[in-house]
Amino acid sequence: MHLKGTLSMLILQALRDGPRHGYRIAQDIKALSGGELEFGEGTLYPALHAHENHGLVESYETAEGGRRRRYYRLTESGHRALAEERAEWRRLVAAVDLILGEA
Amino acid sequence: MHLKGTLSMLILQALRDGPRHGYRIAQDIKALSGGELEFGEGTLYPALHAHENHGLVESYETAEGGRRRRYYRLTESGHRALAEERAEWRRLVAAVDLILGEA
DNA sequence: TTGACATACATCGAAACCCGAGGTATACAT
DNA sequence: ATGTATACCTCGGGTTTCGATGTATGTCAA
Repeated sequence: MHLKGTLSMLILQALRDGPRHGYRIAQDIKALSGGELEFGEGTLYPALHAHENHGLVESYETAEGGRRRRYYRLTESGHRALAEERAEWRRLVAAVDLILGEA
Repeated sequence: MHLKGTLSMLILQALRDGPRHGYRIAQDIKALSGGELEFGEGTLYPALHAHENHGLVESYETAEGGRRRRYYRLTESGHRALAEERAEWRRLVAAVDLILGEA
């Protein structure tokens, strides 16, 4: 697995259609990518907490069936950051394709 | 600049059409990408030396007009590594596009 | 001829990013 | 009772990248 710095963007994107808890975010990304994009919890949670520290996501705790879950939700700032990261990603891919001769 | 782990592949690709010296590799990548892919020498040389340590490139020194230059050349192993990294990059882009809904 | 700028090599420390291992706890099925 | 999946988290370390710094030569204009 080489996420190549896309993890931050992937997490924001996963939250675009509504709040999710951490474990679920990782599951969704894995499923949507056909198993290609997979990462452990030692990767997930620190990234999520960093997003929260930067004000890109907010979280709240629930107890569903006695099991604690922390849900994350995109902030306005997070929506903007996602748009920027997507644009930057597109620019990178286009530039790399030029080098690889696949433009 | 966010090379997102593509630097290794970009360097190998730049050497595909024949030996180049370090400074020239960086220039070529910058020019070919329309200025998008740019990185400093503190990024370039360590990456080049790592490739050499891993046997992906070989180097030899020349003196052109009294100025010393170290040329790098792809090894067989380097050609294989490039093919693998290109394939992996394509898989990553495809997977990320699935997540972003741009497939 | 002096100074600025590009070329060309390199190392160092720090920051950022990512991973694997480990720890805790609950729910559910066997 | 044991295992498996869910769900949270931290910690240490490895890799990647960046910025600053150092050295030296070639070229061109003031």
